[in-house]
Amino acid sequence: LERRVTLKEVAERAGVHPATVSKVLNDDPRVRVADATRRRILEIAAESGYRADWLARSLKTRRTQLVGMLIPDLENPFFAAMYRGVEEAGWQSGYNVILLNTDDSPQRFEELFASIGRGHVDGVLIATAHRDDPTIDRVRAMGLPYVLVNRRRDDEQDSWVIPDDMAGGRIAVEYLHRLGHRRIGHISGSDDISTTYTRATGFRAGMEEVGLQVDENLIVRGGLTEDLGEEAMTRLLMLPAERRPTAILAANDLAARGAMRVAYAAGLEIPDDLSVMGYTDMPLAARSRPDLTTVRVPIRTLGRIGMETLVKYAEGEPREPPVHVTLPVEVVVRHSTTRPRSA
Amino acid sequence: LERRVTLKEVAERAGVHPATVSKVLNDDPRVRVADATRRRILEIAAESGYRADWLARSLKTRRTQLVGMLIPDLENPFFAAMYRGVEEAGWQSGYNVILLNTDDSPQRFEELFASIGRGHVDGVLIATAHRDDPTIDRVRAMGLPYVLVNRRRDDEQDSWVIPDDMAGGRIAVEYLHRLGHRRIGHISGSDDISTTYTRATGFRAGMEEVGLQVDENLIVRGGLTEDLGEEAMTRLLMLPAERRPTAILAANDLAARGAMRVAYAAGLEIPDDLSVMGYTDMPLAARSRPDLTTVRVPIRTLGRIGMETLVKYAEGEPREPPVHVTLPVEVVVRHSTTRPRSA
DNA sequence: CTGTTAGCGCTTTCAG
DNA sequence: CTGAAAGCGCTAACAG
Repeated sequence: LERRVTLKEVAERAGVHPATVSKVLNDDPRVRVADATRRRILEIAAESGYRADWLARSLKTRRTQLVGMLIPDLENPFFAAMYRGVEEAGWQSGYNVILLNTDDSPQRFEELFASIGRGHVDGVLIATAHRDDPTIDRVRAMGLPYVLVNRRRDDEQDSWVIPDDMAGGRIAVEYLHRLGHRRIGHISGSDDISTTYTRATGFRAGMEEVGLQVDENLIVRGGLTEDLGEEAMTRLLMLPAERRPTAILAANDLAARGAMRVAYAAGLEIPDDLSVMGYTDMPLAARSRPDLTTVRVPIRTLGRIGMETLVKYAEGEPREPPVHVTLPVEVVVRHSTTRPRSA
Repeated sequence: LERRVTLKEVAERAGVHPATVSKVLNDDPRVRVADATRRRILEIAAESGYRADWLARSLKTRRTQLVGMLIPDLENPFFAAMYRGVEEAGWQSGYNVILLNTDDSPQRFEELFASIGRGHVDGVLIATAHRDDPTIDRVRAMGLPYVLVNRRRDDEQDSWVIPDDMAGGRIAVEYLHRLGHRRIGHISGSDDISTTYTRATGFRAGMEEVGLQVDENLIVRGGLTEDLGEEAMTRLLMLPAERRPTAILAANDLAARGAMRVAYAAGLEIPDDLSVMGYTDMPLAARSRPDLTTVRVPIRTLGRIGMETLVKYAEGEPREPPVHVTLPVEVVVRHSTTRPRSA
């Protein structure tokens, strides 16, 4: 490994004390340095290609410019996209991020959390939160800066950046209602996760707003994967034809795809026999057959703002009161939805 | 942030010198310590929850247990899956990884490479290699350990872990030939990337082996995305019907999906009018409609072995001669391929 | 078998 | 305006 230039060497070449070089290079505001010396130091540092050794610096300052990020599963394209936003913001502020998959297991969370940067990250971005997630209390107790992204806990003291899923559920229903649907179903996700819980709540609120009564038989527990969407749709298809929904809103695009596959296999045409609406607008939504009408969540932005907030905390901005950012969502109309047959 | 126990404190409590504690805790083989003292130190360290400060240690040892990984695009599910293998191996050996997307841009590679761990990673895993990629020479010149994963350069001095794409191209052709296909096409990728280049070479070798002549009109440049697969298939469909292929092998599953979509839109039935074969066996291959016959690449294993190799290098194992691992691939038969109509 | 000494490369009081 | 001194928490060579 090639030898690196050290502070001391720069100091020697400039004929000054290392401390002076340090002050100049970090342009310490509380210290006045003669313009001539400053220029000389700057010049020598530049030409010798000096770059501070961050290990040494970190040992002193106790800050590493390294943060951890805990996500459920990178193979879910949603999180991969979110990471892009995180990376982008990190790059701009000079932070690197260590990415870890927990598979949504609390035990794995604990293990990984303990391992991140061996205790030397300046903060952590958490995309694995459950509404009631005690593991996060431990993070807070440590005093380590953290920001929840995409999912929040019920605890208002956390800082978070989330999509406006309440509005999302509502506008999805409004859209389907406007098309003429009256029997609208919902493939929900876990009540334990804020996103899916809030989408379901928004769904109910939307139904009420447009004056429709919720038929509890049309709300089935699914999840955020294709498999769980399939299962849920299968159960929905067990209803007698006249009691089935003419349109459904899925917890996310993956579940919507699973639902479509099952519906299709059962001989239904989409959207003619059944309108299917996704949620999130992952890249695959536009590539499905038919392409999915969905609620667009600004995925990268979620990651970007989350990271920006975390960096501010890491750099000492006050963490009280907590930051709560809710990003707007919108309906994206494609071809998996249409007017109901009867209309 | 909660105060951490230091080596010195443990030493004081144990009534020994800090250096002794260090030796015991790292169980330095070249040093003998009385069993009684050792036990006492271990006990005190355990009960006080002592954990070495890796910044301090790293400053001394010049090793951080941190590696970088450069990938083209995390949103491509292939790389997300590969990262899982990397993470797994990293976890087992106590290494963390900083993940960076280059979008296959050399400039971005340079920038990011310079930024990783601000010069303090113990090695780097490179999944962005092009066959003739000068940027990697710079990594080698620095003396930093590195391993290429999935893609190799033409330079035999690199260490790499790749799939056996030569065999893959061959067995794909053999399989299609055995089904009765004679007009077999290939949607290729860039010649500049070893995987796609080698797949194409394997394709040609396979054709020769089964005694078929390659029709150059049936080999069209596509790429590794759905869009590029669509484009390529569109061009193939411009051929008069009797000169079109009855089966095609795509550069990967994504391209195969794009091809299927276009073929389908053009009124072709898959597999009856056209057999389509993918490559890689990403999760989405099994979820396509119809589900894709493909060549399975052990994706996670690629990442795992790559990381294991890198860790060995980081821990001082000799890097000469370079390690060249080629992982076996196999045909996975699903429903996007069948016998040709004529047969 | 254990202690001493001397840093790793940097920042940060505190003097001058 | 600049220098001296001290030390972050650990490891490694060398004594004893």
